[in-house]
Amino acid sequence: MSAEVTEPRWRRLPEERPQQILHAALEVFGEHGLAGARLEDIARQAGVSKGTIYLYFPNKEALFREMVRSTIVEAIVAGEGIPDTGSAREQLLAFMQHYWAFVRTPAFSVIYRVVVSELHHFPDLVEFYSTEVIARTQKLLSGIIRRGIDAGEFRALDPAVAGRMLISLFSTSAMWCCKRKYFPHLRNRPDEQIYNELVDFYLSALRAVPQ
Amino acid sequence: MSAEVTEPRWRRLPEERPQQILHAALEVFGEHGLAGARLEDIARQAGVSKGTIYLYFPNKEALFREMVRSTIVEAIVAGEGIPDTGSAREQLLAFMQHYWAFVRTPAFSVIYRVVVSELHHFPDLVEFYSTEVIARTQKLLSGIIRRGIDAGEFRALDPAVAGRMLISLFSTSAMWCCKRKYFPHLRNRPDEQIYNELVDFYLSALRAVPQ
Amino acid sequence: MSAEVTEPRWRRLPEERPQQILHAALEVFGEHGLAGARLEDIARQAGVSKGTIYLYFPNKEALFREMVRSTIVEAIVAGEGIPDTGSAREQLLAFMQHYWAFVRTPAFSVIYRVVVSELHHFPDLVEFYSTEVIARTQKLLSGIIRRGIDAGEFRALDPAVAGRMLISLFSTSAMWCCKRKYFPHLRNRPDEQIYNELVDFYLSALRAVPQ
Amino acid sequence: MSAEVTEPRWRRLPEERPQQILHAALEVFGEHGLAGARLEDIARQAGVSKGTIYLYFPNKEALFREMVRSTIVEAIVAGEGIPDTGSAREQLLAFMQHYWAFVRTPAFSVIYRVVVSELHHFPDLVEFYSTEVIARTQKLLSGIIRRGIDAGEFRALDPAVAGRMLISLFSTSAMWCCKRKYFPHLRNRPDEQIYNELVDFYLSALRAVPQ
DNA sequence: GATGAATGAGCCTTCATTCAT
DNA sequence: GATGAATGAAGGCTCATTCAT
Repeated sequence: MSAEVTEPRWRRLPEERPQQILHAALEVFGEHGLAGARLEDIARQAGVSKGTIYLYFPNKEALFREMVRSTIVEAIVAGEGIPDTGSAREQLLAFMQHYWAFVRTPAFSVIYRVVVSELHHFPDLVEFYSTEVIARTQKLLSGIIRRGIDAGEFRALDPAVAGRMLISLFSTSAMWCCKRKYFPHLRNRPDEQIYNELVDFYLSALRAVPQ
Repeated sequence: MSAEVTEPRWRRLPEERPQQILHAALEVFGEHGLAGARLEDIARQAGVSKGTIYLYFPNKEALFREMVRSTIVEAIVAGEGIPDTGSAREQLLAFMQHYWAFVRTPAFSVIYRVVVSELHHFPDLVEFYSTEVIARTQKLLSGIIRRGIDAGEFRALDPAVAGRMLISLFSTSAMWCCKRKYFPHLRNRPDEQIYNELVDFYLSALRAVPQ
Repeated sequence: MSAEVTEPRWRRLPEERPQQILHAALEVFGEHGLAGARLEDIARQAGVSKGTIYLYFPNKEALFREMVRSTIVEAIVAGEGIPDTGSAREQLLAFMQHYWAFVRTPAFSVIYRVVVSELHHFPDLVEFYSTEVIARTQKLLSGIIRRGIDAGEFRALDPAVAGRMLISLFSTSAMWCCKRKYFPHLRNRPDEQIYNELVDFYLSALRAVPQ
Repeated sequence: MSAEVTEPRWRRLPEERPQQILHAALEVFGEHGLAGARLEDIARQAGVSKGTIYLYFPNKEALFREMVRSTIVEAIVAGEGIPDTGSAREQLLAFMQHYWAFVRTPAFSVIYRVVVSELHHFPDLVEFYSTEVIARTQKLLSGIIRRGIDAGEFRALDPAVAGRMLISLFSTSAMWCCKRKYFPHLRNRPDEQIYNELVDFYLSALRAVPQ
C-alpha cells in the first residue's frame, strides 16, 4: 500500500482537500460575508466541484464556522514564540513588532471583519476569538507590562487595561492600513510610519512618571 | 374585539414613510448585513408592506446606501456643539465625554459594523464615512490638541496622530462594551470604568514631559 | 340640472374620460400586448390617474376587450360609404383605395397584431373581428365582384374566394409597409407603388379569360 | 408501489435538455406571448424544474430569442430541397405544395404570431425572420417565376412582386386554416380546397396574356 | 368623481443542497 | 471519492387592484 508513494503526484493529495477548501472559504467569505458568499465561488477558488465541499463539511454554515476556527488556530500557532529575554521595554517592542505583522496579515483582517459583522449570529465564534486571540494576547502582554511596572520601567497601571489599549490601537490601525485608500485620514503614510507612531504613542502612555 | 376598530387606521403621515423605513433598515441591516437582510423583515419592522419600500427606494442596495448615509448624517448633526471654552484639557475631557456617548449609540455600532464588513463593495460609503465622521472628528480633536501643545499642557506630538489614536481607542472600546458578553476580557467592568481607563490612558500619553 | 351646460369647459368633459382611456389603451396595448402593458402607462398616456381607470372599467382585461371592440366599431363606422356607382371595375378600384387607406391606419395595425397574438384567449373578440370586419368586407367585396362577373368584366370565380384573397393581400402588405424597416424585401418602395402592384396583381387574377 | 422504482429516473440525455426546453418554450410562448408566459409552465412542459432552465439560458428573454431563432433555423433546414426540374409551372406547383405544408406547421404559426406581436421589441428577430424566411422564399420563388416568364408560361411581371404576393396569400390563409373555428368566412372548407383556391387564384394572376 | 399611496399575490431568478453517475 | 446536473425553496421586485382622502 505504498501506492501513495510510488505513484505520488496524481492530483493533490486528498488529505489536503479540506485545507484547500478552507483557504478558499477564507477568501470568499472574507470578501462577501456569510450570506453573500456563494459555495460555487468557494469551490472554484479551491479547484474542486461544489459537491466535493459536502464531502467534508455538512453545510455552508459549518464550513463558515470551521473556516473561522481554523484560521484563528493557525494564527495562534503562527503567533507563538516571542523570546522572553531582555528588559520589559525590549520585550514589549519585540511583541509589538510581531503583533503588527500579525494584524496586517490578510487572514487577520478577514477574521476581524467577519467576527465584527456576524457578531450576533455566532456568539460562540466570537467567544472563541475572544478567548483564543484576545485573551491570549492579553495574557502575554499583561505579563510583560507587569514586569515592566515592577521593574519601574513603566508607570503603575492595570496591565490588563494596557493590554486592551494595545490590542485596540493595533487592530484598528491595521485595518486602516489594509484599506488605506478608503481612509484618507492616514494621509498616505507608509505602514512603518504608522507603526512608529503607534509605538511612540503607546510607550508614552506607559512612561513612568518622574517624581 | 373592537380594539382593532377603535383606533384603526389613522395611517401615519406619509411624509414619515421614508424615515420609518430607514429606521427599520438600520435595525435589520445592522442585524443581518446587506445580503442577509430580507426586505420583508424591514417592511414588517417599519409597519408597511413590501411594496411600499419600492415607492421610496428603487431597490435593496439603494435602501442600504441611503440608510448608511442618512444615519451618518444624523449622527453628525447630533454631534455638533461641544463648547470651546476652558483649557485644552477641559475641552478634551468634554469632547471625550461626548464622543464616548456617541460611539456607544446603537446607530454608531451598526454603522461601524456595516462599514467594516461591506468595505469592498461600497467604497463610496466608506469614503463618505471617512470624510464625514472620521475626518470631522479628526479636525475637531486636532484643534484641541494643538492648542494644548501650544499652551504646554500636552507634550509635542502630531495632533493628527493623537486624533487617530483617540478614535481608535474609543470606537473599539465602545464595540466591546456594546457586546460585553462576548468579550470577557472586559471582565464585566461597567462602561464608566472603561471610560475612566480610556481617559486615564489617553491623557497619560499626551502628558507633557517634564524637563 | 343644466350644470353641465352652464359651466361647461371645466376640465375635459367627464363623458370623454372613457374615450381618452380607450385611446391610450390602444396605444399601450398595441405596443406591449395585453400582459406586457402596464395600467400605469395607460393612465399616464390618458392623462388620468391609475384609480380613474377603475371608475370606468372593472379590470385590465375588460379594458382590453372594450378597447378592441370599440376600435373595431370605430373602424367600421369610418369605413362605410363607398359609392356603388360605375362599372364593377370602377367600384372595385374605389373600394381598394379606401381599403388600402384603412389597413394602413395605426388602429388597424394594432388591432390586427392584437387579434393575431391573443387569438387563443379571446375567441369572442376574434369572432367579433371576423364578423364585423372580415365578413363585412367580404360581403361588400363579394357583391362588387359578383356584379363584375355577371357583367363579364371578371372571370368566373367564387366571389367569396376573391374577397378572401384581397383581404389577405392587403392586410399583409399593409403590415409590411407599416414596419417597412424590418421587411427589407419591400426594397424601400413607397406605399403607392406597393399599392399599384397590389391592384395590378389582383386585377390580373380577376381578368376575364378571352375565348 | 414499485412502479415508481421499476422504470425510474433514466434521465433523458442531458444533451437533449436545451432541445426539450426550447420545444416547451415554443408551445408556451406561442400560447401566451413573451410577457404572459410563465417560466414555471415552460419547465413543467419540458419535464424539468424551473432552475434547470437557467442552466442553459441566462434569462426569460434569452430563452425567447433562442426559441425564435432555433425554430426559424429548423424551419429553414426542413424547407430545403424542392426539385428544380420540369416546366416553371410544374416547379411552381411543387413549391406551393411544399410551402403550403410549411405554413400550416404549428411552429410556423407560432413564429408568425410571435414575430407579429413582438415586432417592436425584437427588431433583430424580425430582421432575422425577414432575411432567413421571407428573403429565402422570395429568392427561390423569383427564380422559378422569372424562368416561367422567359419561357412565356407566365405574363411579364416583377418576379419579386409575384413572390411577395404568394407569401402573403399563403401565410394568411394558413393562419385562417389553423384557427378555422374563429374565422367563419372560410365556411368550413377543408384545407385542400383552400389550397386549390389559392393555386387557382395565383396561377390566374400569372397567366400569360394572349394577344 | 379623482387621486395616488398602499397592498400583496405572483413571477423571475438565485443558490444551497442532493444524488446519479 | 469526485462531479456537476438537477432541484426547489427563498427572496427581490412588479404591478393590478383597492381605498382613504
